Amino acid sequence: MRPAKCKRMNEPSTRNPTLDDVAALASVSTATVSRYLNNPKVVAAATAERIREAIAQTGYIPNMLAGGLASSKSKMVSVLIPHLTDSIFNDTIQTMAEELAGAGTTVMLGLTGVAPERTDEMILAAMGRRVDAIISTAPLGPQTRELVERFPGLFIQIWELPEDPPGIAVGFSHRDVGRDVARFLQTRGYRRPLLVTAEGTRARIRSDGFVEEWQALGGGDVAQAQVDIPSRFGHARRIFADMRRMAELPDVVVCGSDYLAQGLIVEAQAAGLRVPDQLAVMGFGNSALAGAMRPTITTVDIDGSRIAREAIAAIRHHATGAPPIARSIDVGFRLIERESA
Amino acid sequence: MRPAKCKRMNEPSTRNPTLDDVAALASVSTATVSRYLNNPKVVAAATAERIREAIAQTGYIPNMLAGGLASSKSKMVSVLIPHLTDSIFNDTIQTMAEELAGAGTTVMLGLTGVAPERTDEMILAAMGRRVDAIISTAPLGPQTRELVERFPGLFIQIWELPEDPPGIAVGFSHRDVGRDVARFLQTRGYRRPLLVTAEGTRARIRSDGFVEEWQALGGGDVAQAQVDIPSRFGHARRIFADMRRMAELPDVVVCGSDYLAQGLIVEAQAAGLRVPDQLAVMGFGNSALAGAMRPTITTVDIDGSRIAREAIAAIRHHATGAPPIARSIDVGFRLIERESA
DNA sequence: TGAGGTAATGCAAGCGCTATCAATCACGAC
DNA sequence: GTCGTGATTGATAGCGCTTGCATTACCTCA
Repeated sequence: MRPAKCKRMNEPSTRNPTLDDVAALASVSTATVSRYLNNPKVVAAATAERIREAIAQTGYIPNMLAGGLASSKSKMVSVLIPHLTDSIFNDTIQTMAEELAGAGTTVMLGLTGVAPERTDEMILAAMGRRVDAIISTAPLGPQTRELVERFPGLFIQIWELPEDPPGIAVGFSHRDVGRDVARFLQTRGYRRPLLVTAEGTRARIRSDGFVEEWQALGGGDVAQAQVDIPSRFGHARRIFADMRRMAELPDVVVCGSDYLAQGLIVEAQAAGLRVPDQLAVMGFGNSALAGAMRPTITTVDIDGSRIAREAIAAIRHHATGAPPIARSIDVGFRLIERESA
Repeated sequence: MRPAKCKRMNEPSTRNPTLDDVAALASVSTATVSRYLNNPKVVAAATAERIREAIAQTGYIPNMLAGGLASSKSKMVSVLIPHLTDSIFNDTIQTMAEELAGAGTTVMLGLTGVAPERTDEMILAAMGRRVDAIISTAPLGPQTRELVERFPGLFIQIWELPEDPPGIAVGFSHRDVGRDVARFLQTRGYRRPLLVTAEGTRARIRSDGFVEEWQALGGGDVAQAQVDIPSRFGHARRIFADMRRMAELPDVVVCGSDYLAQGLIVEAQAAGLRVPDQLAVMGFGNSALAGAMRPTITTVDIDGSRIAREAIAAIRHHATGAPPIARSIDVGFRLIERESA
């Protein structure tokens, strides 16, 4: 299985060139080449030049598995999200992958789906690869939490701010989102809201916040409907049909995602309802379509890129060995008033 | 830096448990534990049981960096796509990540953006991590190709079928898509098409195929417009504005993506045009919104999941050491007639 | 009873790199 | 001249795992 070594051949063998090859060619020790690679400024200019040439000539590509093993730093980061298609987290991941790539770090993708045991599997896989950080959108059950406690790297929970996160958290308060939306809609004069949310901890917290504030402000009962995860266009048709069977039609539908909101708007319009006059619709996430549709969708904007950048800053900070600056970073949110509500 | 060893302590030290710890606890050699982990059926049942217990007791998590170094199999696959947000490739990646996770393989995400040199960087990063396969949507320039030629794993180009791929290709013929769309639209009686495409090799090939067939069938000139990558809702507004300034309005707009098509439909409707009577619109990709909007969007469906599954099958096959079955796997496409054209 | 298998395990040499420690060298200062 | 000082570099012991080969135990069949 192992390719035979051919130490004294001048011809480059089929085998991948290693540090030794480069070192030999540049007439230095492997240690120096390693130093050149990881911290160029400690090697003398002339030496660096020779090494550079040797690398070019051999076509050497560092073996990061070996490097990672020796240094116990893998330069990998695991990102855990439930799914990828039309996901609200895509901006975060996009920014994460882009910014980290500049620093030679790679993103490992972990799709946890809806089953919580998948999350554990993905965390195990990440720990097995000795990633420098795990960045997760998954709410942690007790078992997962125990696992995370043993993770030697930095654990970052994103898109929410739990009371007592293992590691650190970068996100915003879903309860506050719910509250702000409730206040906003009441100010606008709506009276009969329908909350359509996907199952899931975060959506639940938003709903709770909404109901709490709605009633505190003197609003009445709040109707609620559930959709499956992930919340997609397709669900809108069913929700709308169910809605028409309600004793009293809601005057505003608060959706768990812009996609759902858009689907509902389309259904409502197809049924001859004017949006927002006869039925208002509110989204969540401020996806690209929210601002481009007619009517434009009133929604809540989350700066997903900023979440990524804060997370990366935390990783960098952690890498220096310094104690974390904050356990919880609130990036806030913005209610965007547009036409649909 | 290295944590001190504490070989004869009974208490689990702070250090991560290793194979040695497990082996010692189970009173077997490390080799046997390794075998148990990688190929359980070669170890005796009783031994396996002891090992299982030892693993549970120590909380051992295999170090895949070490394993990968020793076996030169990293159980990682690099997936290269231009970007993530509203990407047409998301289904492919989703399926890829899900199916591979079941086999203990992890997806490394590489966002190549639009600059071709980023592709080289990402391939280098992948090779440095000794990934088992690189799966790329990026068209290869000569320099990249040279790099790929040195990649010892399997290189899979997806979402297109180049003449002479390095490694193998899983995709479909973009030229045929263009041709079929041209034929379809002519049959439907459209006469003045406008092609709106993002820059990029694949879009160009589709356009060329369209024009070729359109004119072969006796159609006249074909108007064309460009949008930036990635093609997004936002572009629709500008395209529509430009369109209205044309001497003669097109009767059908062929878009490079469903997102763009949707944006255009919204603009057209807002301007009082009936779709498809006064302006027909055709999309590409059959994204979730294409079937959910009103009017529903006529588009071309690509089975992104199937591309992923075929790619994975190829990787598995490659892993057995057998020579590839086919250099090129055509998953085809399907023109979906709906309401918008 | 012993030769010939087969199944299960152990031994130990790496995989390619990093990091510690020590060695070397040039250069002024004393 | 000698010695401290800082800048470079070399030698080398691992990092934790896999795997070819050797070994042992236990059968089967002549």
